[in-house]
Amino acid sequence: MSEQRAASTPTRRRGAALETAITDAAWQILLDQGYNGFTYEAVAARAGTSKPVLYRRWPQREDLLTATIARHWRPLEVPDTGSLREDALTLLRTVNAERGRALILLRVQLADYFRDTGTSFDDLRNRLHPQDRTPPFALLVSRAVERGELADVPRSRRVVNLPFDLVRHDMLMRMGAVPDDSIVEIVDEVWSPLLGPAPHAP
Amino acid sequence: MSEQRAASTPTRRRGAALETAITDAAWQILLDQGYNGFTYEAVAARAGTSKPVLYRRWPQREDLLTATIARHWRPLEVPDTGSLREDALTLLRTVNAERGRALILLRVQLADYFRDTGTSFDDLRNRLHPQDRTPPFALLVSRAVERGELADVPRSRRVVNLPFDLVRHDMLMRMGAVPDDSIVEIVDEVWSPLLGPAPHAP
DNA sequence: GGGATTAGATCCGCTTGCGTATCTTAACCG
DNA sequence: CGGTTAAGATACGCAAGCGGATCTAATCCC
Repeated sequence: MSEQRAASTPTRRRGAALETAITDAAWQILLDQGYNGFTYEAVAARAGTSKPVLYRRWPQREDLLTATIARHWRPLEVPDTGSLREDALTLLRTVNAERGRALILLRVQLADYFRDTGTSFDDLRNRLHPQDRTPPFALLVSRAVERGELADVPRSRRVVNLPFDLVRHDMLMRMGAVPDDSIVEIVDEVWSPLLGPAPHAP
Repeated sequence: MSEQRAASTPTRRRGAALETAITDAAWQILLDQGYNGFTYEAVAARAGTSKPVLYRRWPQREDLLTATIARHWRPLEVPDTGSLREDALTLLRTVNAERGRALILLRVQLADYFRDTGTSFDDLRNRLHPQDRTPPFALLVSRAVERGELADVPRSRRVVNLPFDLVRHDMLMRMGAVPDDSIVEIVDEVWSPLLGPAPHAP
């Protein structure tokens, strides 16, 4: 716990501090080298420690991988601004800004891992966040209906989740963040017309 | 050329026959092992030949890779049935059926290759098919406009290409082919409303 | 049929990562 | 303060892939 960093001695790390340093290093390696570069040697080197330290904690490569992801992949925080359009734009911008490389990592770079283990992204997600989370956009839409901003008619999962899917698609195609124009275009020119007019509109 | 397969002798292959066998083997390895399993040894073994034979033809790994892809990635054939809806469904079904694993391969499994070489998928596509091809769905839409099936109004690339993007998105998420229901849903419930009514509708 | 070509097999040294073992010494705990 | 724990360094044998070199024999061409 004592975070005393003395003048000359770089302090041999222990416990939580060490584990954090290692998983941070591992995350960085995953982000910029992919699953290929994700070796015990590389992680140890980057964290400034050595292989046995890693093997002691995570005997299997998968253990280190999931521990690393668990620390860096948090469920999205769903905004509630009182306006469906603003909610949607905010959420998409958050995804775009914070999830750029992580999305690519999980859906693209880890393809080898998923193939080798016979698991899927959803398996991993379920292992990390077992709660059956409602998709964020479903929540936005139901709130908008409650506010009377949208008609209370059934909508397919496809339409409700469309902006999310399209932004994710663009991010995957560009292997990174998407221009803000695209986000606005998706919400205003694609999603909005499909959701239908407000209930008390002429 | 002489394709004589005698009774006992498996005939030592030469020239084009040999190259085809090798690139076929390489393609299969790419499809089910990804870029990681794509080693000269594995390809040689699968093709029933040996490394020097490969090195003689493709001194760099990239040469073998591009030769393999060039042989197996053909531009889409754009249907022309006289009905926009049928055109779209046909095209999407073709993509879904024929491009399943290949799409995953090119956009996901080759991520390491693209990162390592600093190139992108588009670079590769341009190298293989340098013609500036019109996106298939733009062609479908312009034909529909000519037939009077759609109003002649400007449409964004986003809307025109939406079905393609969504099917691609779903294929990437599922890492494989998409149910036919999804294709119909995308065309009828998402794309069609966005394209607007026929010009001579009430 | 005879000679040139080259497919296919085998072996080489090199590098990288694996997973483990050993040893020291810094940091913690009672 | 003395003893236990464990961080960090180093070395190990093993395996796989690399990029060649070498050699043979099958196939082609004249």
